[in-house]
Amino acid sequence: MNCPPTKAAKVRPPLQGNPRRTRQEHSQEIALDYVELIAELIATTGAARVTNLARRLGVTHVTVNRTIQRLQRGGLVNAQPYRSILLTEAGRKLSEESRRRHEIVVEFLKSLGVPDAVAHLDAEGMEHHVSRKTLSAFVKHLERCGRHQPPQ
Amino acid sequence: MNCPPTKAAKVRPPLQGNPRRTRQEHSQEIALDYVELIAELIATTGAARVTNLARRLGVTHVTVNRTIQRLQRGGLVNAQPYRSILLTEAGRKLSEESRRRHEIVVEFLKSLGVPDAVAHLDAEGMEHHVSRKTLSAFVKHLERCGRHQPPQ
DNA sequence: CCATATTTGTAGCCTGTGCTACATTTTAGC
DNA sequence: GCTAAAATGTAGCACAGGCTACAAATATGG
Repeated sequence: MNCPPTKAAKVRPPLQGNPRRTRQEHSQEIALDYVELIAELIATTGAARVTNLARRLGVTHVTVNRTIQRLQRGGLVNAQPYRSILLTEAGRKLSEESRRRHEIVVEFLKSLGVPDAVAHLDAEGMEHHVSRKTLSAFVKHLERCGRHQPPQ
Repeated sequence: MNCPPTKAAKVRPPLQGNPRRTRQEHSQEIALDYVELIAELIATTGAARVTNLARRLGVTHVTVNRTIQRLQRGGLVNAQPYRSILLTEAGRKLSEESRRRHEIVVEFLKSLGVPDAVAHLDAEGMEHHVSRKTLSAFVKHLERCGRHQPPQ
């Protein structure tokens, strides 16, 4: 494997700048949404089927299928044809972190007086962009303010 | 089945479910990042050049180029080869909304005790997922807690 | 137990974002 | 003014996420 002259892979510069770029983050967000939902479906209905996921995610079963394949390559799920999708240990762990984070964000928003439905919707988008530090600031705020104070 | 099997465009069902799906949102987020940055570069340096954008976004100039083409198709920017990129009226408007939103989120996070650097970083990811209602809850919180310098 | 409905899988297309490699145009220096 | 460097543009590849159309497996109801 001495580098064939063809390409040489050109050492890429550290790629500093805004780390949020790198499309990869987007697919990681999607992965989290999937494992979170798979865990939920298993918990509530006993199984995570492709069609269920598709309906819940608002995409076709084809999209789900391919994403599941990717997650399997990444070692997050364990899927066999025509069977319910299972989470690996890694997937389960990830789903729990994700769920915890999700719930904190929801609670936090509600504590600000954001209506339930909106809180859930926004949390879904925000949760993947909340750093550890910000998350703990949310927790601290929740502790300070006791619980959720209704709007008005 | 006299329906001509060829194409028929099949009326797509409403595609309810989680509206956050629909990959399109992702490219919309990127569009906002671009117009926001273009506005900033014009404001601070007088011009928005491809290379500048690329450096700031942490991607290659090629990626910037193609995205700019897409934004131009969408009527947000006005670009001529080898010239500085200009915002259209629509682009300017969008960039201002985006900036305002961004600043509110940053101020809000800071008011919770999140360190400046983290606040900026997280805001960049979060800002695209904060609904109007949540945003106004942020504003209300800022007002309640004093340190509000409303980003006009 | 078989016919049909539902679910799941596969093929193939499009778009968007990322890249490298290379071509072209501007800009700077001499 | 001309040459070299920098900036910009173009071609073409890879991958992810979206889709429709169609095929195959599984479930369900006579």
